[in-house]
Amino acid sequence: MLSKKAKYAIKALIFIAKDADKSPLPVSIIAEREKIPKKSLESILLELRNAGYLYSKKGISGGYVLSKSPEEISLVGIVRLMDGPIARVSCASAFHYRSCEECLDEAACSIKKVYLKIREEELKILSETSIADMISNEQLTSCNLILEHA
Amino acid sequence: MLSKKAKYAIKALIFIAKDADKSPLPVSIIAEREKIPKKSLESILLELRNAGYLYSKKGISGGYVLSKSPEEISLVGIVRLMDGPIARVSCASAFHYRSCEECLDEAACSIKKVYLKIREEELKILSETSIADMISNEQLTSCNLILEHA
DNA sequence: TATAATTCTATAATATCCATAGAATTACTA
DNA sequence: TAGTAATTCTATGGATATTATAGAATTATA
Repeated sequence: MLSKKAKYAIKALIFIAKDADKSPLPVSIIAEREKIPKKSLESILLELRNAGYLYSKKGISGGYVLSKSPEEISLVGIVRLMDGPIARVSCASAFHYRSCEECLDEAACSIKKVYLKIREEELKILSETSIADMISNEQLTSCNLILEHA
Repeated sequence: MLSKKAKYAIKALIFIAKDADKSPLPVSIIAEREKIPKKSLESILLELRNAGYLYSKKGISGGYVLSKSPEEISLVGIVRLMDGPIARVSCASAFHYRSCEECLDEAACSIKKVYLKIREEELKILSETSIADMISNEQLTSCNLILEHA
């Protein structure tokens, strides 16, 4: 399952990206508006900052700002950072390869082969989707809803 | 991650399917040969039996036999039974749909949209792969290995 | 009737996830 | 320069899920 941590991270990045003026957004505002527990969000934004997604400013009128453009931030990096490898079995992971502890014959393992395919598909979708895509996708939906009611 | 439970279930079904004579296979044999903790395997085979994948025979010379042909058993059912829904977010699940507790606006949620696509791809692969496919895939590999060394 | 298997319930051990607490640090501003 | 409001950092509690284990009850065959 996609963890809450990852969902919170994605939501926070979208929220920050949508913020019109580029003044830093304090954790408290994001937490309140997105209904995310403040302390949890704090540690998530810290991780995102350390990974280079955000720039943070301390003190009064401090907060977080994107350090890349929304087009440059793809989901795959966020999900990897928050939830670890994309692959569902460790032997199918490119960056965190580890042979499965219960595996008897990895070369012949058909589970590995199936999950390599699955990983590939998921990777493709996650790398092709940026925060900017997510935002336009949201707006597309509200647009459709307005049209439906028109 | 794919749980050990699911891996054990797949391995056990492959093992039973590969067994030439159709006399029941006792848990102890499968556990020993596949290096699966016997008691864990016991509960897994029980679940598979209750779900209709296996027929069990009690008493001496008892054990488990497939109740369908390997061609008819697709991975998707096994994985669902062992690990729950295929979808990585509950709102993207067809059989176990539940709106995510932290969701503020599901209609506009772009996370849901991305993970609907991912679910679809994974579902496709898992439903198209049968236990019979897994077995021929294994044999294909050992064949390749032999050819490589020839 | 003894044996060897499944069936069932309970529980221990471990790991992961999520949320919270609180103190230290930083930087703006009045 | 003192006060304030924010980030930073470390530690921990609690819930849940996963995996493995234990042991007694049941069943069917030889």
